[in-house]
Amino acid sequence: MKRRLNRIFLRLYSDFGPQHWWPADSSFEVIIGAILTQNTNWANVEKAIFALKERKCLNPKGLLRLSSRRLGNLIKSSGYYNIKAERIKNFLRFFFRFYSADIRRMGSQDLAALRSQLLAVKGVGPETADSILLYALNKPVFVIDAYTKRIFSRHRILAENATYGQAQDIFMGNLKNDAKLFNEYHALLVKLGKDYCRKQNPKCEICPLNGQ
DNA sequence: CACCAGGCAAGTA
DNA sequence: TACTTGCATGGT
Repeated sequence: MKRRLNRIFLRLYSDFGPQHWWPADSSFEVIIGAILTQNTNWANVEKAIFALKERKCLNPKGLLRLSSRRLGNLIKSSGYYNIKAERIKNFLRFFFRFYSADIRRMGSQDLAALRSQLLAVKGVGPETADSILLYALNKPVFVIDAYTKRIFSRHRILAENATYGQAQDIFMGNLKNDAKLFNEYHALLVKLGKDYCRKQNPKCEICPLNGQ
């Protein structure tokens, strides 16, 4: 399995090249983007992020002083905007209370403890928590998403009903514990998912992973 | 028109 | 524990 997972990575990397994740100007922006992109096309998230930047609100204090109503209006393009406004507020309260809105303090917390804390924030589930750990804080945590499960179940590496933790264990138990590797691998899987492994019209017959 | 997108929580049985 | 449903905009 170690060989297979590494071979798949190298194949994706040589076909698609570096994906340059996560596109953002700051770690804080990554965190907000991680909430905004829940079950949503990234293009719609970019519009919301642009709206927040335009208002100079894309910082902890700036978001905190917006009403949920107003925040919701600014992020409307990302969908589920009422819920996401509350989720951002929930994260902000946590971020100020435990870390004084300081990314470096948060990053110096024990990894397992921090993951538990993030999961305790209402609106932050496993994928969002792990995206924050990996892409905002550069922690070696493998992010699992719908594409990852679909790709690896179609290629018979994961069971179709595999849980988040089971999928994560396959990767983290068989790859070098390296944030840079996990960063690129997950981003490449999203790229593969978008182009070849969609729910409908999957181009399975020309998938670069066939025969890997 | 239908379907999907870098999920999550709450409700039901 | 294992499903199901609501949340919602914008692109294909």
